[in-house]
Amino acid sequence: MEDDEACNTRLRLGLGLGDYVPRRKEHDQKEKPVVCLDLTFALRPKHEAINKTERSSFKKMDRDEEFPNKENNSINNKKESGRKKLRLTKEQSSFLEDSFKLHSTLTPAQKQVLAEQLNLKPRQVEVWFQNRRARTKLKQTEVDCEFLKKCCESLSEENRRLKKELQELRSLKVGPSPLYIQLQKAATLTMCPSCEKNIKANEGNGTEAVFDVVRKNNKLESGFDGAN
DNA sequence: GCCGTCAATGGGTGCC
DNA sequence: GGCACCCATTGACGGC
Repeated sequence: MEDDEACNTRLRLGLGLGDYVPRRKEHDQKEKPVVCLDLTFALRPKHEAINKTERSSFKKMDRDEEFPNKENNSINNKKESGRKKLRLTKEQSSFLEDSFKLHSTLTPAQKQVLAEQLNLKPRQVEVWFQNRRARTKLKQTEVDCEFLKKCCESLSEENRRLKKELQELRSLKVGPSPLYIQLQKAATLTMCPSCEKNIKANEGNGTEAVFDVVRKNNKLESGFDGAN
């Protein structure tokens, strides 16, 4: 059991995994935690200059801090005190947001520094970043979905237009529409006269040639006869 | 009372 | 095997 002062302090800070901090009290609090955005160390590229041992130690710190003793695991917490909702303060959220804008993932060292600066547990910082990434992804999915929806609408419209165009072309070919008749006349005028002329000329030339041969033969025959 | 938000949990997976 | 990460889900909370 904690005394009133300790309770008030905890409420003022609004911190601690599983600690119950009413939202209104958090937002109404007069004393805001002062944080400075010094992430030169914290925001190193992921895994840069951090070996496995270092990572392991940070991870171990997380777990040790989260579960100081074996009995204090999440299940027992739930059973004993119930799961309480923690709300981060505006300052904590905006600080984490700024960090996220710089790097969407954290190294264990960055996590540790952020946690210290915000007076949070490293695990809480880690969870916040995980949830933040999930939110970003969801938002991007929504944007992609909207874009694809517009593409779909555009293609549907194009499809409708092309179908209509195709239908019009088919009706031109099959049906005796005024336009179709006009096109037929135009085709006759441009093609038929020259074709007919050519055909008659060819026919004439052929007949004349045959007559020439006959006449020549007759001449030869009469001349031969006459010479004899 | 319902619904949306968000911190937190637990399981699965890939990497070293 | 340990770790970090992703993902689906849970549960607390506030707004309406």
